Amino acid sequence: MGDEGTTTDGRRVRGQRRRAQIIEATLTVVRRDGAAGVTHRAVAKEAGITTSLTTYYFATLDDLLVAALTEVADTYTEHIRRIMDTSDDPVRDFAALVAASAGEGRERALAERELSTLAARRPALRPVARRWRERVADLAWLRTSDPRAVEVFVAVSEGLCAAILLDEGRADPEHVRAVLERALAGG
Amino acid sequence: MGDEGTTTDGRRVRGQRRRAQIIEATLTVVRRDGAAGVTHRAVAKEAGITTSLTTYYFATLDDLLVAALTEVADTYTEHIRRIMDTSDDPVRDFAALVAASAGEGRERALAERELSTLAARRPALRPVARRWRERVADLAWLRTSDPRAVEVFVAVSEGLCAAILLDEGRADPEHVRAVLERALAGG
DNA sequence: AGACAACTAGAACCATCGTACAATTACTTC
DNA sequence: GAAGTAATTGTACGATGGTTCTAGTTGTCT
Repeated sequence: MGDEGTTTDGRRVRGQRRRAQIIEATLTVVRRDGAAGVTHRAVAKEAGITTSLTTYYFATLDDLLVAALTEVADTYTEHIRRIMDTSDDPVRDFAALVAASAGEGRERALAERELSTLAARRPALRPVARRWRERVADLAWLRTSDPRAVEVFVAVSEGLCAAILLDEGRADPEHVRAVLERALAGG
Repeated sequence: MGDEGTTTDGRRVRGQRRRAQIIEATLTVVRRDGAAGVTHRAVAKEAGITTSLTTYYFATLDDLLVAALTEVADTYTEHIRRIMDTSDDPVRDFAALVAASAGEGRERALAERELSTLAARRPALRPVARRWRERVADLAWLRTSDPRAVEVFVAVSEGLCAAILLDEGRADPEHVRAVLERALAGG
């Protein structure tokens, strides 16, 4: 609800910018304090604006979280699309992306997981999360035409990410890649 | 902190019972409203006791959540141990357990996922969550001696569970089993 | 029976949060 | 430059929640 952005005249441009800024601040908060830390006030403070502005652009906190997950999913999708378009070894690059969840990408991966968990309880978010996994599947289709292998690949990538988040950091890209390759191979 | 229970005399028995009762109520709340819905008051109301009691047994909300996740993990572990001890086809029975996340076991699986996500941010919980996955690995070791196959199996089981939670219900035990079997086979 | 610790109840304090609202400013359009 | 709409601010209300405190009860040991 409360969606503008269809008009292309100057009026709404500023608004869209603010909107993006607020979402960005929300993601920062999620990365730092988790989804539970997302409050109008925390987000507003992070963005350097007043509390009323966040409620102006997102009537309810839920709207804000939905927008945040959507943004995260879009970013991820874009990332994968780029890998698919430019890489000569997509699985290797994807493995690097997954493995990054241990280091510099940890907070991002944590945010992704928290928001994705949130999606399980909010029907409105499920299509977003599903599209997310479909992109990973697209990547697998490059290497196999066996639907079951694709399914294993997607599941493994999700499971690996979870494992990395819980195993405090040890994640060798080469190792991740090997596991992913094995998932693709299969009997 | 605040851990008793080492003494075996009568004094603490009542206390341990209360403790278990509070944890049980906490899990009910988590299943119903998610981890975010866990408050001293909500838990107390669920258990039919006063708010001060929950703080008496669990000084902070965090302690309560930690105890709840530990309990969930223990239950899961026990479940798997029983499958390993008694089943003639552990993978089939495990698949049934995973597939149940779609139907009657959905709330339970949701609670597990939320608490496990919580673990990623709480170092104190990581060993618990890790033991959890080790039990699944134990199950895989029954069927293969290839460490990589075991790793794929564990990751797949986690990913499948996530997929089931997001794909609103469609989860055929036979299908889950087939995917798990494929993960074990591998090239 | 008395002492002492475990346990339970009820209320209250203080902080935070979601949300609403009126007032003010910035921008666009005519 | 006047009018009108979008954007922004400051403030406040009502509700909820974590935590603490005090007082009272129960059970156990000597």
